[in-house]
Amino acid sequence: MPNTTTSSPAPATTGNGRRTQEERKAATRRALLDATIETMVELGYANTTTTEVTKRAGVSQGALFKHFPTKAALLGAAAEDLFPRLRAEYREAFEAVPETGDRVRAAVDLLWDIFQKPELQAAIELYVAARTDEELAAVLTEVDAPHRAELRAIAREFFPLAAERQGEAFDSVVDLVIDSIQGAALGSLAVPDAPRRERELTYLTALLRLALEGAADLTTGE
Amino acid sequence: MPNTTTSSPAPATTGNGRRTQEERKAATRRALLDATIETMVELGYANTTTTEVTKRAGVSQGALFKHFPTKAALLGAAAEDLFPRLRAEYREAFEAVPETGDRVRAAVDLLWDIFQKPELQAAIELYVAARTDEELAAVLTEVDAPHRAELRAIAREFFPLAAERQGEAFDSVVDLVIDSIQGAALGSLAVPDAPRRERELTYLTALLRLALEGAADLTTGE
DNA sequence: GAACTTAGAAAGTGACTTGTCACTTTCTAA
DNA sequence: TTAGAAAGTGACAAGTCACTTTCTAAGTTC
Repeated sequence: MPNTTTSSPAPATTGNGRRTQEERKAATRRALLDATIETMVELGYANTTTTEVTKRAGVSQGALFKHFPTKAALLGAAAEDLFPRLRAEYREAFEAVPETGDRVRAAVDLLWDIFQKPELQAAIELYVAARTDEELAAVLTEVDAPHRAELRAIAREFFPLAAERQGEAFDSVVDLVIDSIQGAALGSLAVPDAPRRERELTYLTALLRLALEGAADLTTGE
Repeated sequence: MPNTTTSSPAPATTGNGRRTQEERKAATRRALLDATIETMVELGYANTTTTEVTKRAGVSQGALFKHFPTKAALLGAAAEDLFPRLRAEYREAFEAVPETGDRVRAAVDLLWDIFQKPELQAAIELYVAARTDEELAAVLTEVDAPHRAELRAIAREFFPLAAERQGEAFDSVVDLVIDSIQGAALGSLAVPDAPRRERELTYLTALLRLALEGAADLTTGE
């Protein structure tokens, strides 16, 4: 398979076997973050230990704590690293949707598929864990705002007409749709029920269509 | 030898200080389950240890493992115990809503309040943890079906007209609304954003009103 | 009230947990 | 070339984990 991705080569090594300190540092950090997310995905938050992460990263215990003073710092950094990467994927996926056809349904389905990704389920675990972990909550609070903003921006680009027509209300509808799918995804983590989800997505699509095409004064007049 | 008078050798049950084995057993079991839920609420799933549970229950480690062969069994039993109790609370809350006024908005608000309860947030942690814990997932699968069924039943009683008019479609709308609120609640665990939630609930109310009062053929005709 | 059963307490067990520390390797700058 | 800084190693400390074993006390049965 030809690898035609746009990721620049970014020479990890400078020709010969030598690497600058900066390169060595960055490589180890990257390995640790990737291993952290991988572990979270495979074993879940509760079973993510520093030892396991170092094993997967192929790095010593000492190296981990040289880069991150505590386990919480590692998890926070992993979250900070994960979210922008997810956003890039979202954007790509939405831009790949054809101009023609049922764009509302396509958007809902795409969003659902996104929430089925293991990395996103790992992100959900982080959110849940943050309830009882202040340090993690602080990081997520920082990370969440730009994330939400970009999701809204993607939605506006995807539905430019409705976005313009509805103004700020559009954002709230987007938020609501995202949260709906998030909630459904959460439910299906433990108890997958494909037919039920399918029905839910159908109704969500129908309601979203009403919200987008229909009354801009959805909430006025009581 | 001081204290000989006050610290009597515990007169071995004055009269009906006696409890049957069944009573003793049930009391310990109850204490363990309550302590488990309490710990989950306060410390989160990841920090819920058998040691902490026994401490809170005022019981020995041995006692815990006499009642529950593994930690997972304890957590499963806690979930099994929690869900019916939650349901009873739901029913009570919905029945307390006055007949007059905006019942749609009342239902949405009530559901939101319910999802703010610590016990429910503990339940969310269980669902998330179940992704990487088969034993827990099995218990939740069993527990989830009757739970969902009763939620739908409560909704049908709350909106009898719409329920009758829409038939099976009603259930899907209910599922969707519950999942929406669940998703919003999940998001606000780590990042509370009251104004955003308020807006979301407003739109959810508006859409739900459309779904309930409006077209029964919401999903037909594409 | 002796024999028996069951519930629970007390005190382990070994396998992990996060985080540290003395030390080595690798790179940088003079 | 070489001193020193930065990055990485891996054994280890100190404590916690889920779970067991051993024993005692409480309740039941005859």
